[in-house]
Amino acid sequence: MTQDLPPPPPADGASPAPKWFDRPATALARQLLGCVLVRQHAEGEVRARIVECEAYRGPEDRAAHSRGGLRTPRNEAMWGEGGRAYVYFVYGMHWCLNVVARGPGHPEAVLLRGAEILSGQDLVRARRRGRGWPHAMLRGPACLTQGLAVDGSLDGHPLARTPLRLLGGAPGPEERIACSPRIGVAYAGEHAARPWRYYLAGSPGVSGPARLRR
DNA sequence: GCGTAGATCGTCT
DNA sequence: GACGATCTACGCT
Repeated sequence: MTQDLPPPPPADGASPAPKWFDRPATALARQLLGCVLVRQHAEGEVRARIVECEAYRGPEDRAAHSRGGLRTPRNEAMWGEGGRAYVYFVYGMHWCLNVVARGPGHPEAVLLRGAEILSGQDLVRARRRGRGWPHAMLRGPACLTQGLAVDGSLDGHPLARTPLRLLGGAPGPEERIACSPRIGVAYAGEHAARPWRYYLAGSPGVSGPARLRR
């Protein structure tokens, strides 16, 4: 992939415009590494830096909820405007947070799998009931949503607006972007092997077995 | 460190 | 009625 990518927005700037999200989920996933999530709720504000995510492409991706062009009430947000949240419920107990990629009619999304807490650690600890190491409390997609208090009420929410915002950012100079096959999609046949999971190697916020964190 | 099993329910077939 | 973009605890190496 040598195509030119739009530059990430400034780390201290406002949220990216919808246009910034209008590109393949694989390209967007890499640029989301280092970006910052800002979650505001009654108890205060939490800021966390994205260190792991997975791209889910459109109808041709057998691991995606939009495989085969499937369009249901659950995945409706995937079909809408880029830069919104797609939040869904799995395994009868967990929520997962995605960033919608591309524009209306192209159901692609990026699953956020891991983050590092920048501020509001006490609020996250309270939500996670003390589970996890201080810098690993948002490790794993379900841990991330639990720690940031994200659930179905935020499905379709524009990430440029409070109470859940996305701010621009980028990996640090010493950080290495790595990729691997996606986790938990073994059922997807040949698509399961696509290296569409991106992460910052060595970050404590990266999930999965040790060999997939290096 | 690694592998396995159980929890638990919305969604789709 | 089957299964899932997961997590945790537990036992074994």
